Amino acid sequence: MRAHVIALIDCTSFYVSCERVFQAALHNRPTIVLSNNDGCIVALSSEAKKLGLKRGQPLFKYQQLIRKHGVQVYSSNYSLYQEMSARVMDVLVRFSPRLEVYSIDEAFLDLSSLSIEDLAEFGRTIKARVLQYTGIPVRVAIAPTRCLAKIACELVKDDPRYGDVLDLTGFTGQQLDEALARVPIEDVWGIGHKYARFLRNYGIATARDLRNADERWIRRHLTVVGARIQAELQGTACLPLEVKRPPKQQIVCAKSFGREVTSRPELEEAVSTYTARVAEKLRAQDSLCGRLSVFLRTNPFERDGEPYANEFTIDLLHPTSFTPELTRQALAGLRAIYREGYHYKKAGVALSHITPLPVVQPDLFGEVTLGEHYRQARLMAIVDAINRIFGRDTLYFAVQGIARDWRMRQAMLSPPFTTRWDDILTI
DNA sequence: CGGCGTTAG
DNA sequence: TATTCTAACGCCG
Repeated sequence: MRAHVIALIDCTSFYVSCERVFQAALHNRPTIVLSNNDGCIVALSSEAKKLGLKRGQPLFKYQQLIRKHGVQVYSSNYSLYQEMSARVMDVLVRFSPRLEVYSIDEAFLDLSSLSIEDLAEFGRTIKARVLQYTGIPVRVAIAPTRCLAKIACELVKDDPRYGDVLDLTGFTGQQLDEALARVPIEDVWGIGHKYARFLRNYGIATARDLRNADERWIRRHLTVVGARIQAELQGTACLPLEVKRPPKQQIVCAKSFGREVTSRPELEEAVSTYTARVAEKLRAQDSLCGRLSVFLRTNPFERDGEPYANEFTIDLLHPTSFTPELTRQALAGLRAIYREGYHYKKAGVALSHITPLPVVQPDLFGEVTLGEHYRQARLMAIVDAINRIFGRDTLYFAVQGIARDWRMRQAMLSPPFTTRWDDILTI
């Protein structure tokens, strides 16, 4: 069997790059994109990194720095990023049908069966084509396993001399050894801050140390996840590509409010809105759910004021994806845990016990007849279609509220460059 | 099977 | 003044 060849394509500062595609003036200027609610920094341009801004940090820490250097600040515009991501993936899949969309800004390409002469040259072609067709800059890292491709990507990030493309497949044992020794243990894929601390205590400080560590010891202390990482670092592929993403087993919508909320009606609006959203996602993957949880909490960072957090889980009598039914259950759950007088900061709804939509299974729905089930499904299909075509919330349920001024802050949103129909109609 | 801990992006 | 969100997986009781 031929050796594996895996390419990792990673979009550079993806959210920032998306904003830049449509606003040439942002190039070369320090630019950042914020999390939901404009709270934390989630993406930074290289210029912003040089100023000392850090991913994950709250914005307020940097107000001075931002003003002083004219840092360009944007709220997250997920519909824009999703659209740009789809365009990037469309370009990539033409290089190989064996594409795994790993995240919004990353993909793995299986090049094993393509017998390419010069992989680095191929990587440069990928980079050039994605840039030409989408305006998004990417890095391309090529290796015999996914984990080694991740290592290559770290090396590329740290050294501009690679020009955003690196192929490890041709490396000698000695070259690979030196490369692995340059990657700190916390930058190894799958090693988070806890494991990194633990491993450093035992003198395992680089990717090379982990590759060479005692295998039984790794298995014992880092579980099979660690054992797989180690095998992949040794060149044995054991994390297969998932070209078809399996349906989600859990679907959650949980958001902080733009301000503190105390009244029950407003919480009901929020919970209804989140329920409509998770139900929509559930239907989009052709599933039903058997369990719903609703939770709420006060601001955990608030020093004064009584903290309160609670959650309520409901096992549904029959699997469903019907928004009105899920909303009824969610509001009943909310009633069970709502307490007067608290300053709520966040609420959420989660669907679980998810099953694929059955083709025919007449007794599945208990009290709800099959005919009633199909009627509900058709109704929701129409609602989904209208919202897909005319934009989110073109059609929504009255319980979700009209004013909804508890919604998250997005004060610095860029215009909808790619989704013209947004926000046109409210019915 | 559910809760918890860890990780990723 | 101000502190993201979503999802998966392994282990353990």
